Amino acid sequence: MITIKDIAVEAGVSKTTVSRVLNHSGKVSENTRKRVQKVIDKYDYQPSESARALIQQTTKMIGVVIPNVYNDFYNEVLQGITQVADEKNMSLIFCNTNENPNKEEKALSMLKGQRVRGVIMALASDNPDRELRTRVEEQIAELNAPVVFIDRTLPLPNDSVIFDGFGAVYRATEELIKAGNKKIGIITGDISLKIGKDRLDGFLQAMKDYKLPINKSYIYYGNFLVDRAYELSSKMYDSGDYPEAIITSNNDTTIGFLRATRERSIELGREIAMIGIDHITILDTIGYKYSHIARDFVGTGIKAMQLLFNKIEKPYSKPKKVIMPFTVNLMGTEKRRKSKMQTLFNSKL
Amino acid sequence: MITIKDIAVEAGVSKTTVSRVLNHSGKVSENTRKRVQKVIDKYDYQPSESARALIQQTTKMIGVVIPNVYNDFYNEVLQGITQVADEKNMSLIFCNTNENPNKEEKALSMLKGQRVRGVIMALASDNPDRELRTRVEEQIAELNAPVVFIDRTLPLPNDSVIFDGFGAVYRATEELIKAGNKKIGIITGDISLKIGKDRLDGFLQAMKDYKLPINKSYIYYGNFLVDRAYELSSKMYDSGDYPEAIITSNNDTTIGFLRATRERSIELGREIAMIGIDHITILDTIGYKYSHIARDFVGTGIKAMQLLFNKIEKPYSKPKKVIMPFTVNLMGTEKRRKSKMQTLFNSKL
DNA sequence: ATGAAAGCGCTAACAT
DNA sequence: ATGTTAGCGCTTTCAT
Repeated sequence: MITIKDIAVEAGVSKTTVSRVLNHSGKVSENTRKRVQKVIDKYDYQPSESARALIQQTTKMIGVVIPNVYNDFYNEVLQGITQVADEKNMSLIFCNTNENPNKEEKALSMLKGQRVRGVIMALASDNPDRELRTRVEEQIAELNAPVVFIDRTLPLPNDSVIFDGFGAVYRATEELIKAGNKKIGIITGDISLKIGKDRLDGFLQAMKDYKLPINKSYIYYGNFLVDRAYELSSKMYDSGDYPEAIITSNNDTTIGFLRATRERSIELGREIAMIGIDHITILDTIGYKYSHIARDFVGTGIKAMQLLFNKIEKPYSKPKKVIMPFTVNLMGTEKRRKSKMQTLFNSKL
Repeated sequence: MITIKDIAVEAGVSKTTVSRVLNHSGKVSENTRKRVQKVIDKYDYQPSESARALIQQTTKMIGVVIPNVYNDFYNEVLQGITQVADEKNMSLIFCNTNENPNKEEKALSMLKGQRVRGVIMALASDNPDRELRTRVEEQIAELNAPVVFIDRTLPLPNDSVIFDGFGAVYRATEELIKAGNKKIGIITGDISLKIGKDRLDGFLQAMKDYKLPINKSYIYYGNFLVDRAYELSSKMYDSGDYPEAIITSNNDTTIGFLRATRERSIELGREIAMIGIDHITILDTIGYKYSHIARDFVGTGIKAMQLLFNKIEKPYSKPKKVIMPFTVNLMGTEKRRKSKMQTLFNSKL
């Protein structure tokens, strides 16, 4: 591999001068600058970032830790992250933890070894082991770089970009009530997580505020994943006793629910009303619409990066907790139409 | 940040000894090993990869260049890539080119600066500019690391993992013919790309082999993207003259086609037959099934990494071109049922 | 305006 | 079994 010395020799200058040309720093006569640049271009010379990192005691790398590449949420967040990284000329080290706390731990060690400037992190969902969680907290403290949490947080004074799950589900419940539904249920996320509990609480609070009875058997305890939501929905339908309206707690929950619903040829917006948390782009595109609360996934990634760079520049600034706004998109499935009319969801298997 | 020297001092040994403990190399007495390890653990010390890279003249980083994070294909490929990277203890530098050749160029420069060991690359689709393409070829040559192409290739002697688009579409056409369709059309990909041309050719060849007439107006020239496929499908339907059966050239093309089809409440598998290239997981999960040719996305990423590591270990091995197998999944939409029976696709808007 | 020299954190060759 | 030393490719004083 060609080095700065090779360039220097060929251009007939010192390494220092080449460095100055590379970094547009110090004084270089226009003449030598041109001569040096010509040699750089000739070999398409790129200085070693490792060597730079070593002498400058800092890198141009940001770590990105994500639990799952199949979920649109993280992909779109990643889109936002790459946008900002491009602008800032930063490289991203990508880690997929597959929702596995051990991989999360490995990822953080690796990122520490790489001396990343900062980390954007969406925690693995299942941190059942109190000890493992403490371990992650330790690692974050020892990383020597700011960490911004996305979606899921830890009780640490870090920046974070989160979603008002309570407010969103409260609002979803309200909309269902306004649309005339009284018997309302919810497929929850993992309620051992704050983001799961919050959403359930939003539902309970709205029901209370509107003085509607809560039927405990209409609360289906899920885990934010497709399979569990599918199972719960299937049992719900097969029991014969199901609510007039249901709330699904995130995109994967919605998918599991839709699967069970379609399998039984149950018509959304007629036989059962529904509002889901999260927008599912592809379903929307093909015209498979359902009422939902949407949050800005790409924007979440952008915001997280902004917080991160702010923290990198001002390490002692007060931690910020950004709550991303949501929008309500009513597409009709929040109601139950009386007549058997044409809908988007009559899927007679 | 704590360094090897700090560890050495605290453990009362030389840096060399610490290095030996870190790398399980050379001879260290059990006693000192323990003492040193204790200090390492105490500080959760991670050696600087930059410093290592510098002295060892090699990194543990693999570059991943992908044109689009919204497409399931790339996300699942990424899943495969991360799996292998984990096993091999390699880090991934992730670059999203957004189908933009300029970003592609920037990404390759950056990866060169990072001295990556190798690169997995899915080229940006639109390389209209002959000069830009030459530029990318130059950069690949100057990268000093093997590059494995995914899906799209360049006329270079590189390893690649590709898809038998010709065979897949040939097979799709055959299935449509066997199902009784005669007037068959196709929404193509970008036929200025080999992967686009191949798929069209597979269609033409099958039609020819089965001695069916090709109606040129049933060939819809797309670009592998949703919007264009939607436009083309819309015009196709609105013209009143559309084929009995249609082939969509990739997942995004399928999405655009489905959108137009659903908007018009046209029933797939009754009013029009269809086979799509690529499996769309989420549609399948919710029970929105259509006949398709599936390729193994995750496996593509795994295979690419295997080729890459093989090349890293044996730099002068002969370039391999792996053609991923495909499977045919007939779900019913390859036929046109005579009666208005219940199907998965009656979407009466 | 240019260069010489030191040094970043590590590893490896060479003592001892 | 352990340590000393040199040096990887850069940037940054400090001279000139």
